[in-house]
Amino acid sequence: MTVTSRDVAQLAGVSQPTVSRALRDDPRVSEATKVRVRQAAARLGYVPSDVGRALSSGRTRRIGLLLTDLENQFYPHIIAPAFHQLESLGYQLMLHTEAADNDVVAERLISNGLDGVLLATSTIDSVVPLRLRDRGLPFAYFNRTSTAVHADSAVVNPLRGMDEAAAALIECGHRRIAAILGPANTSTAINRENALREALAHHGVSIPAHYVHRGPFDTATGQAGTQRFLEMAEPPTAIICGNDVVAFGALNAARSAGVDVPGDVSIVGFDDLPSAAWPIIRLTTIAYDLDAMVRRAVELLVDRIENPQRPVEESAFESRLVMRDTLGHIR
Amino acid sequence: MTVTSRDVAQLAGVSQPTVSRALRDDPRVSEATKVRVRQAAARLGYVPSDVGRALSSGRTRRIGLLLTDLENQFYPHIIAPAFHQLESLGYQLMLHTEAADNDVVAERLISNGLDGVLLATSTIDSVVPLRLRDRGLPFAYFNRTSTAVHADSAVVNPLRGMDEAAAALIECGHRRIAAILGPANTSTAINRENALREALAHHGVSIPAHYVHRGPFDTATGQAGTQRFLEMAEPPTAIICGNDVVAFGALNAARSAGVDVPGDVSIVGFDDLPSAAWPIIRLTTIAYDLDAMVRRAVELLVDRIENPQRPVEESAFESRLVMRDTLGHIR
DNA sequence: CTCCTTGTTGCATACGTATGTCTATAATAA
DNA sequence: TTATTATAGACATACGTATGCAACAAGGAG
Repeated sequence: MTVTSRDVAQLAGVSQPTVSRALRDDPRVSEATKVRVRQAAARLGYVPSDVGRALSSGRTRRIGLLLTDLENQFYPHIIAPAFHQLESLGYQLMLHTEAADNDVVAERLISNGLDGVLLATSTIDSVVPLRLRDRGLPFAYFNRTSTAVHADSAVVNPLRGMDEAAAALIECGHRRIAAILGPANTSTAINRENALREALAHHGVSIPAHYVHRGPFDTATGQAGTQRFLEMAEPPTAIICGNDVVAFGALNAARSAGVDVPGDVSIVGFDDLPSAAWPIIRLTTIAYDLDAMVRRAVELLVDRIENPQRPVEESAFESRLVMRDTLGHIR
Repeated sequence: MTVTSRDVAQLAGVSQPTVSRALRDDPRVSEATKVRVRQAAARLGYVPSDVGRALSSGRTRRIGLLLTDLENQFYPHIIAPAFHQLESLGYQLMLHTEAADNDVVAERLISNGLDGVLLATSTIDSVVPLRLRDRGLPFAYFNRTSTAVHADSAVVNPLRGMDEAAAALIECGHRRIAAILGPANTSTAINRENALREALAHHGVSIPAHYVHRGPFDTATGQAGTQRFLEMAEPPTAIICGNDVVAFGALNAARSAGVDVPGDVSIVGFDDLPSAAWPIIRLTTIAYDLDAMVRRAVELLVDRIENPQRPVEESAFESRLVMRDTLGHIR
């Protein structure tokens, strides 16, 4: 059923290695032979086998993207640019998700024969980076990092965005400010929390413990946190969310509670997903160049694969506040 | 650097084939040997190579999912359940996107050594199904079908949903009804259009040509179509959208134009994505069990791989109207 | 005591491609 | 003419695993 390079070789009257070389346009094969081989290949409908190639060359030209929750609205915005950037570099993308057992995940990544891995959801205590390093399997951090292993990374620097957000909140008269943050074992959540607290501190404002809600970066977290805040005797007048998806949950909770945004409570997101700009949402949020960040992570990873000795490079992307309709003056 | 089954064999004092069998728990290997082999494997940190396995066994245990636009909000809701269902069956998922040249896509699918392919975006005139069939590469249609090749499929039957939607529209006094439909070369768009027209015909209503807008299933299409409709001298009082993502675009356009939904215009979607139920959206839409449909497509495909002779099975999923807040009485 | 089973393992080989080395032929220079 | 080099292709082999088959030992049946 399958046509192999041997079949092509036979039809073209050459050896199998010559077919291999001819079809990859190796200069060692004469033009006349190339033509003959290409014709034979076309006649037989020959399609080279990636598996055979991978085994022989020791490279699959496939890289893995490790995520947690595939349903999350955030991920398509990673997957799409990563896919296209990799495609343009001649690589393919393979999705993987974290499982309860980190070691199982690492084994799967290794057994897959991937040329490299993009870690988009590493917790700071994950063993995956360790396992990959021990195997010599190249990887890069995207969006999050782990302190356990130093490696190439592309992340957001939340400082400026949080500064601008804090200034805008203060300017609008907000003093009772709450935060819905991501999991405490992610660098993303930690960095954003630190940046936020520092920015508010410049204005003499701090976030009390009861105004902090933590949970996964999903809508349910935003919804639960906001609901909790709104039921308080003295609810916050503004809620900063760990990311846009969380903020969408917050908007939902406010709407469900019949609470006006930004009249009764202001809500700020982080990421500036395309849907944040939708006229029916118009979320005030902290933006950065997500596409460029993805492309950078891919670029770093592929370069690392092809050039293992290069020093580690940590790429940070600037953030800024985008004012829309969910942040307003206190009533 | 890489530990192979040979290394394990040497350490355990057995032959390489025995390692292969022992680790896969082959009954032909004695328990004592299995223990020895497993210990040796653990000590060396041996992880079997999928590539070697694939070449030897002729199967990769990977299936491809062919999509068009990875950014589309619709796809995460396909990718996630497909991924998990495949994982539970011991398969891995590989994303692929359509390209300008269909033949290139088909070649890529074939060269990848996939065990099967899920076609989620076939146009009715795509050559991909033909190429796959010619190669004997199993595939199944998801959501859309192509008439060119008969194959397993899991699709929505829009009849009931459209009937209920038409009845609700008429009940609410709508007569000037517009439609924003998908690409004319997709079975999905055709089936939904036919179902809609038929349903309306029962009530003596038809959709004039100028009330029809066609385009890809994305928000831009919904936005453009709605904007066009709203600028008309006699705009429609209701707009039926090809799917929810299109409907989101329609909602955006209405909001941008300062037009009230459903006061000035009603909007109906199709798919009932999780976000359609969000309190800040509350889209009236036609629902079906998307998760079950995905799982069914995966199930059919995997079964086809393992049991090639089974007769073709076409699975249709019932649809129904979900009333929320974007369909209301005409003013 | 021989034959046959049963259970366990090793041997040989296949899967499809890539690549280092060697050879034959032709072209060039002396 | 001969020696030298360049060129083009063949040959051999490697990559890591799986699997049909042979081999062998131990034990039971006749």
